[in-house]
Amino acid sequence: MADYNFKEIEPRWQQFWLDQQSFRAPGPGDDGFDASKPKYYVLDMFPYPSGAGLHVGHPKGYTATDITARYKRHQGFNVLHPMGWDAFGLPAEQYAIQTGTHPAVTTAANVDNFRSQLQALGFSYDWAREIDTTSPDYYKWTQWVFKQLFEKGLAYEAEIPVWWCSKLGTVLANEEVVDGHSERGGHPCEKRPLRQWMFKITEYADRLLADLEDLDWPDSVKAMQREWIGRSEGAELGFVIDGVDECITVFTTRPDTLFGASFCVVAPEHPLLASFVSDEQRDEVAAYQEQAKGKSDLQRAELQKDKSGVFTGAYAVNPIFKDGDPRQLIPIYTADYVLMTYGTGAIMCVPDGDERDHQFAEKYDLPIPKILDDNQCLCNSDFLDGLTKEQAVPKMIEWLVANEIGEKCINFRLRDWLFSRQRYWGEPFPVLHEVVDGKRNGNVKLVDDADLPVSLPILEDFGPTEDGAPPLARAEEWVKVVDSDGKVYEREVNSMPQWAGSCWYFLRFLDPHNTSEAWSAEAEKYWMPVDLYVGGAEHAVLHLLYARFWHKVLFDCGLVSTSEPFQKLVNQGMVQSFAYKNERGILVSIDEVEGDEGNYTLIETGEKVEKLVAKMSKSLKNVINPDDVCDEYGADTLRLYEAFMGPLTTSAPWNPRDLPGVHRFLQRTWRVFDSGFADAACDDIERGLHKCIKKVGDDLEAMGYNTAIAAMMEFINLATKSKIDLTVEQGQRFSVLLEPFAPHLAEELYKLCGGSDALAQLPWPSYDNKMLVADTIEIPVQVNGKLKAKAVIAADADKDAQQEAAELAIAGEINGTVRKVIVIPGRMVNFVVS
RNA sequence: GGGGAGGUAGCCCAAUGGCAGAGGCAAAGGACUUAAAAUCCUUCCAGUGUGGGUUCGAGUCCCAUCCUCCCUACCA
Repeated sequence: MADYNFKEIEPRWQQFWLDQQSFRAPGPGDDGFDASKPKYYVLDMFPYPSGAGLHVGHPKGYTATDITARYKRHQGFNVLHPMGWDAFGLPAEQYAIQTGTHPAVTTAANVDNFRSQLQALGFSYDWAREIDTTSPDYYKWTQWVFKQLFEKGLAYEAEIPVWWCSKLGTVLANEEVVDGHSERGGHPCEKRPLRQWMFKITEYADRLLADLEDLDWPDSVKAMQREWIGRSEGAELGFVIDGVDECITVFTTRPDTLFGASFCVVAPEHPLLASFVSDEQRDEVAAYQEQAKGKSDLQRAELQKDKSGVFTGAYAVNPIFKDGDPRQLIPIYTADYVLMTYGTGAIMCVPDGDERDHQFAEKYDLPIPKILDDNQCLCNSDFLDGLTKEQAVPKMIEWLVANEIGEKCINFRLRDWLFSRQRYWGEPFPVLHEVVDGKRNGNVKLVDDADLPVSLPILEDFGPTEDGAPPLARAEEWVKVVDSDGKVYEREVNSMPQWAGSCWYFLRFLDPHNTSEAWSAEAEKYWMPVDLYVGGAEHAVLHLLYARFWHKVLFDCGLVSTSEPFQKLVNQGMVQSFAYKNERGILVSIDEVEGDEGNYTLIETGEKVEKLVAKMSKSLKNVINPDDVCDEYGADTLRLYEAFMGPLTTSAPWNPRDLPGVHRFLQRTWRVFDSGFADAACDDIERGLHKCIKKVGDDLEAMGYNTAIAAMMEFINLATKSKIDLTVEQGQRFSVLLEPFAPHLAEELYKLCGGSDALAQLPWPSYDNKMLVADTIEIPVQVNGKLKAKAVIAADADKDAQQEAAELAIAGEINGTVRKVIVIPGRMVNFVVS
């Protein structure tokens, strides 16, 4: 009898897997590739290798994909299960600025730490395919992909007002600014006009929206992407400004309400505003514009209950009314509830139809003409009277087109993607600006493929420059390029945002050592699309939308064979932690609290605190370190616990009290094998094993990891209670079932019961349906749906025999006439009595 | 305001429309032990947030309602 010694077992098998390359996934063209096997590509969202190391949230998703990867190998798939590092990014750069250490140095150290942490958890990655987005071998191809997008005409430079964060010394994408503050760090941001690289993602808006339909993705993520793309159908129409030779164009989803349009509002930033504002109102409007400029979008939103605005002194002509009609001239206001960044930055206001317009009209005492009746049908609207919205909109559009006033229009909330950053630690652009007489002349040239990668120059000073120019501008020798024909160029000194590397990494995994192409067409055709992609919901929009966009472009270029990269997506739930809240509602650090069973107090003061669930955070000292868990219980226990916490998609707090439970299961399993083996199989155990094989297989298909583990626990409980040991052969079959979940122990057990093959490649055991049911079963007998008795029947009894047995069991309980008998074979019998 | 996911035992979590319980935690009792730990055995505990409906039969389907969590928001 020996103990379950995970500390000895786990490192030994980890080394074995590395030495044997047990999880190498040969692809087309590689030695050992078997083209006859089906493929399965299971991918994790690769991590940013932070200095803090792995968090227990990471292994939740990684364990799930690893279980599935290992299961698919047993089913005979060629499984591609790779891991890499999304290693460009701000934290490494900021650390570099603070310490003077080059980001490449800290990144390499962090990567080493992450890799060894992941290997200590026994994940079955093909480490030969490891990639690092900051390696020149990798970003060479990121630059190459950029060139493909550029050559498709999808990249352009623009001088646009962008979010500028002076603290970070960089511009940020709209998506990276929340409530006027940087998403990372929470620093205040302001709008500044700067020359930037943009991608025309809006050209793909329709397809990005439509193709969501066929994806096996969570509804919540699809909904978020739909909202982000924000397609809305309506019309654009022109309003001529009275007495001025200008026309403002408005976008509306309700052109049918034009009869009720009693004023117009333009955004304070509207370019035409200055041309039509009256002299009397000029100062007031200018003051309002100045005030609006200083407001963040958050501040604008905060004021939503109290709208503000200023009359411009100008009037627009409502085109639906004839000359002389008193309703024809409508005042134009400027107000910050209209955003320049959406639609045309100008709206027609229909206070009877739109709540916001109504508020504004009431505040500024503007007319509110009634155009909708109690049934929300149009009234006072001439040729639209009595029509519903659905009927009236096309009719009005028809009228607008016929009178050359406007046309049908589809608007998207999606904006073009701001793709440049003023940072050091990112991919350089493969772009040269032509310089004549010391000045850029506006001509842009791409770097030849043969000259890729454009390597990141080594700098001493990574911080932003005084004048806001990117840090790369300091590398003067690097910036200046003289062509063979004598032309002088300056390199682009902006760098790409962190999204770049993650937009196509799943393609590089297919063929990571290819030095002549980003990936081979053969490998792409075989492995793509990703069959299962698991990651956090925080990437529901940005990463997943950007990656889909690049992929569609590559598809249009004929470089990939699928129009979508990720067929099935699953969001793992968050691993939270317990926290404590004092009476003033403030969260307190976990080490200041004592007590249990619902009574918790502060150690120092005795003040009562309330237990709740919150995100893990350093300040609450409730962060769980996977290394500590591994040290105390082992990697198999950690894996099993993460998979057993509940469904993968559910968030749940880390509960240290539950860890011993799964650890005990592994110990019990060990003892079942360690107690020796029987010569002949026990029938009960054999039946239990068949049941277990079926349940674990079915659950794995549905990613029901927690219930699969429960089934294995059930079997081990059965085997523990049995006086008869497993046979060697039963032990081998169970080892295969356990291998995806607790691979180290499974390898050890397989060896204990005499296994000599490569466990990871063994076929998944089969089960016999006949072994799943006992000879006789007990079924409920109901009267009017209420349980009255039980009957014992043969498992294969036919309907009549089952009813007969039920009648016997219920004899005397039935008072009344039997109207109907419901017999569900093998399930139950119900007598309907009146 | 809009969208998404949920409410089952003291806790986490199961249950193709068919006996509410698979599994784990916690609790209680017992066996083993000089004792403790570990281990093993046994036991306790809910009628599924609420109100209707469909059905022979509803945790499961439909409608309404309450609560929780997440996302999003002057998007015209």
